[in-house]
This record gives sequence, C-alpha cells and structure tokens, in this order.
Amino acid sequence: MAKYSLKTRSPKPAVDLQRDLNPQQRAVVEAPAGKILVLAGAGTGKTRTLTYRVAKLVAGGCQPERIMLVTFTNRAAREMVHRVESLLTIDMRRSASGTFHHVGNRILRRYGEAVGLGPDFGILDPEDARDLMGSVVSELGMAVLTSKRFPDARVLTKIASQAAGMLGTIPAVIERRFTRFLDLVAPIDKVLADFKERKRRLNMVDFDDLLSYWLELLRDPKHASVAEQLRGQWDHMLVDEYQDINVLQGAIIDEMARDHGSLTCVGDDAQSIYSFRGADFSQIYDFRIRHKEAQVLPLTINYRSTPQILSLANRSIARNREQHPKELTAVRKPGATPALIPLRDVIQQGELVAQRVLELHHEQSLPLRKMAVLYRNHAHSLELQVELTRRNIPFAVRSGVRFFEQRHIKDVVAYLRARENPRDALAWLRLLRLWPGIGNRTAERVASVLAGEFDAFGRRLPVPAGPPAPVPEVLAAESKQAKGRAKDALVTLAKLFDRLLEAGGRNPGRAIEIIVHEHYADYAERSFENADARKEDLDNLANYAGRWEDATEFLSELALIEGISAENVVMGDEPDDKLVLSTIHQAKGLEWPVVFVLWLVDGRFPSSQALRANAELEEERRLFYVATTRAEDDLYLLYPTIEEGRRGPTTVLRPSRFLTELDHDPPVYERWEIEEVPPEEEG
DNA sequence: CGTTCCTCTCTTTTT
DNA sequence: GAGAGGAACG
Repeated sequence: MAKYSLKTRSPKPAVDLQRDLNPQQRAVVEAPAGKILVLAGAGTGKTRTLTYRVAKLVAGGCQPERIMLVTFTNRAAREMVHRVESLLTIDMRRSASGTFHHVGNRILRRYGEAVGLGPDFGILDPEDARDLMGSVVSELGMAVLTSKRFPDARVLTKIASQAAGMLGTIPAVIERRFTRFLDLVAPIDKVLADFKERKRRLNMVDFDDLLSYWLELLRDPKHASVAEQLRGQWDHMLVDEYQDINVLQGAIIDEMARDHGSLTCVGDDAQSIYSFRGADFSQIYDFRIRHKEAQVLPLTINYRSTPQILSLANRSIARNREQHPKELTAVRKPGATPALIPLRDVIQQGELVAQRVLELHHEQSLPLRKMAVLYRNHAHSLELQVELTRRNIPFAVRSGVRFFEQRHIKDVVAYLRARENPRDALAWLRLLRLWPGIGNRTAERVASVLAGEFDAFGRRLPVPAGPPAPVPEVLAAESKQAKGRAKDALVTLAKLFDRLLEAGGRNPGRAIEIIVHEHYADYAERSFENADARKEDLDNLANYAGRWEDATEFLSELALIEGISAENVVMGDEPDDKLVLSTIHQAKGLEWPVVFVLWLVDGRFPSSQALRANAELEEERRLFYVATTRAEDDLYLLYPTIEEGRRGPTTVLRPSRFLTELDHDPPVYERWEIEEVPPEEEG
C-alpha cells in the first residue's frame, strides 16, 4: 500500500519528556536498553509511553530500521506506527513494525527458502485452511474419520493451531483441551501430519506457520546462519499487548532479543482476552522468571475515564483471583455515575440506544463518532442495526463479515492467487467451479494437474514438483479432453489467463478489472440477486488493489489485514460522522466519550460456554473490564429482561453476574427506569 | 457428471 | 440468514 510520510535527514524530535510524560511514564522511556516489562493499566498512556521510548531510541542515534516493533492486532500496530511517525516525522516503513504475522510474513518472503518455502507462497485464511483440512480427511479415507465422533475440519484446524501456539504436540493439546478425542489421538495426529505436508505441496502457509517457521529459522541449528542474520538486523525489540501473546510468540520474542538484549514489553494482565486462540497470560508473569534481570515498571495513572467509571471497573476486576491486584488512579474530575438500564427486550434495547444517541447528538452536539456501542458478539447488534437504519442514524460496524471474506471477493481473489502461486490448488478449485459445465469432479482433476500435484495420468508428483507448467498450456490441454460446456469453459479460461499473464495484467488492480470484465461480471449476473452491489464491491477492490505494484504483496496484505466490515468499505458516499458498533475484542485500545454495552445477560455476557469454567469466566470478566474502561465520560450498561423465543416460549433473562456482583455500597452504578411515553405525547 | 433445491446447523471473541 | 451437505433430477 502506498503510504506517505515526510522524512527529514536528521530527525528533530518535538519531544519534551518533562512536559509530555508523568514520572511513571518517564521511568519507562528513560530506562536504559535492557529487559523491561511495563505493567500498564487501561488508559494509562501505554501507547504514548512506548512511542516516546521509540522516539528516544531514534533520537539517540538508532536507525528506525533497526527497531522491531510488534503488536498483536493490526489496529494497535497501525496506531503505534502512526504515532511514532507523527511524533518524529520519520518513516517507519523500513522498520519491522506491525503484527507478528506481518513481520513473520516479511521475514519468510526473504528467508523462507531455508524452511522449504517458495518466495511466492500463498497465505491460507482460516476458511481455506478448513477446506484443505476437509479434503485431507476425505482423501485419507480411513474408517475412523467418517465416524460421527471424529472432529470436523474446523476443530482439527483448531487443534493444530493450539499445538502451534503452545509449542506442544498434538497429543498434549488433546489431553489438555480436547479430552473428548483422547481415543482418537493417533488418527488425528496422522491427519494433521498430512495437512502439514499438503500445505507444503501447495506452497502455502497458514497463519500459525508464519510464526512457526520464523521460530524454526531462529532455533533450528540447520539455519544458524540465517538466525544470525535475523538477529543482527535489529538492535531493539518492543512489544505491545504482551498479555495477548502465546508461548510461540513469547519464544520468538526471546530469540529475537537474545543477542542485543534490548527488549521492552508492555501489557496489562487485566486485559488479556485472547486465550481462546492460545494467548497465555501466564507469559506476562513468566517474563520475570525467564528474564531474572528484567525491570518491572507500572503505569497506573488513568487519564481516560472519570473516577466513577474507574471505580466500577476496579471493583469488577478485583473479583478475579488470577491477577496482579492493582488499582487505577483517576486524575479526571468526577462525572456522571454509570447507568444500569434494564429493558423489556432486545427491541427496546435497540430503541433506547438509538434514542439516547440522538439525544446526545442533538441536545449536547456530540458527534456520532464520539459514541460507541459494544457487545460480546456481532449477533448482539442485529436489532440495534435495524433500529439505527430505521431512524437514519449513520453507523459503522467494526465487526461482522469481513469484506474480503465475502464470496465474490474470495472468488476474484482466487484468480490472483492462482496466477501468483500456480500450486495453489484451492484457488484453482474455487475459480474452476465458477464456470458453467464444470462441477466438482472436473474442477478437482484440472486443479490438481494445474497445481502440479498430479500429472495428467493422475499420478502424484514428488515435491518439489519442478518448474510449474505454463498455465494456459495446461488449460488448453485439459480443454481437449473435456467435452460440452466444460470444453468451452476451459478454452475461455485459457484465454483469460493469457491476458492475465500479459504485462498489463501484472498489477493486481488491473488484473481484477480483467477478471471481472472477462468473466466474473457475467457470473455475478447469473448467480446473485444483488449482482450490482457485488460488482461495485469489486470495483472498490480493484481500486484498492491498484495501490500495490506486486500482487503477492497485495495478497499477503489482504490475508493478514484486520476485518474491515463490508459496510465500512462498500459505501462510498456516506457521512464521516458515524456511530461506532464494535465487538469488545475489536474495541480494545480505543476510547470514546460515551459507551453503551449491550446484552449484559448471564449466558450472553458472560457467554454460556464461559459459565462452565472459572478460568473462562475470569477471561469474560476481563472482557467486561475492557468494555467499561473504553468509556471516558458516560457509560451505559444495558440488558433486556425477557426474550421472546422464535418458536419456543418467552424466557426471563437474568442480568449478568458482572452487574449483580457489583451491587453493594457504595454504589458504582445508578439504575434507570424506562417508562414508555404514550404515542400522543411523543415529539 | 452437473445442477438445483432442500434441510440442517450454527454463532464468541482474531491473526 | 448463511453456508455446508445431501437428495433428486436432468
């Protein structure tokens, strides 16, 4: 992606540590290069502190490209890079900044050959990984695999992912987290080994591989010289959101920092909310065990929220046993008491939020973008979305279906993937099936030949499969074998690929235009009711892709970028000022003057799964803590009291235990009563 | 073999 | 309210 920033030869930092930082923050910024763990509460200026530490390093003569700055989420990464760049007017593009996965991707593009990856390896998104797993299972054709009790492809990828994340074996993961499959350890192990092999054949990696191979480069004695080169490229390592890393990431961090020893990690154990994907917040405690010499520095002064909001948050998190007891201190003046609002049902919950948003917007001139509605999972926001649409309140959903995970986007992207990495059988399969006359059978045969997995006689080829055959030639040959509509389709497809491989088609944006123009527009007309909207999406995608010169880079970006919701990208002419709707996970690190939290009902938030185990309940409470600490001035906690079953009876809902457990003196919230205004008095 | 239409299942959270 | 998988038809 094109990114611009001004660059000065000698960075002149507009940095004044005395003026800009409090003593706790200054202690972090000024600590000599070494092992540092910063325990930073919500809203205590964590990003600011880390940014200034980078500034200090650069001011001290360190080249930005010799700093590695990694975080867990895209958002945090972008925020961090942006703030460093604006503070220092330097270009951080050369530095290794971004999510672990981005940095891993960059490193493997360059050094992946050592672990057997071609330079144009593709990245499997979770859906692809699941499909691939499914085909591995069905190809193995073992009897156990078809039994009802055998884990499905999604669960299998989960097991593989957990094993990668905790640096454990498959049996160990099953023993720890999937005991119901204990008697299936051997076949599961076999399937996952095949899955790994299959990824290699396809020259593809999944998200976990981006990190696993990175660690392999650092640890395996076979790659000692690569490891040395890697370590030698950076002098300092800084890690944000340390509470959300897993064992694998922890190991990478330690290995990367081994020689230079300059490692600054920032995190808040109270905000660890990703254990479901292997984040292991004991990492943050083990840090001091692994690095005995590490300095531990606290940040506890909260600049964000009113004391009222903080007392609520403090009281809630204090109920967690697994935590560092710490109180956030408020510096802001007292404000409004958080509101607890019971509603009749979800409909009323949506109405009330919409109404309150409008009141604040019109009566207090608060822009919509200064307000956010947070919820446990995206389904919780549906009724609200309906109500907001009805009242014409613009909103942006920061969750839901990802733009690039929609079918039409993935279809078109499959062409790019196939062009960049012809061994990507999944992409071939996907795009072949779009053609009339080509069904599963034909698609599978042609895809495996194109991918070089099999020769034309159905014999499995060894890996590496030699130089890939020219795609148009293979397609032409296959078309001769086919008949009827499939024949026509393959002939047309061969021509399309000729065009895609021409120089003009190299640019990803241009390539997408060709694909849509030559094929997909027709397909969309035939297949979708909302073909126009989808074609518009594809125009936007072509535009977006046009910013990259190199399609492989574009594809990596697309796979690793955070979920831009469809709404966010698609609409071109919408107002800037929009109410924010977000899952709590996606809201981490952000703040708004006004925050609404929806669906505070036992079984929803905390979720019913979490009610079963205490460790999970504590994680949910941390999530609640994250939600409440997003609010600066006003916090509204809402819950419906009854739910009308679609088919079944109406049920009475219990308010979330995260609310009732706070209900003692002095009160931390104020209960609001809702009275319906008769229609004639409205207005 | 390919297509279409039906039912069933799911929905934590993200890279 | 979507996606996967199965059944039945062309």
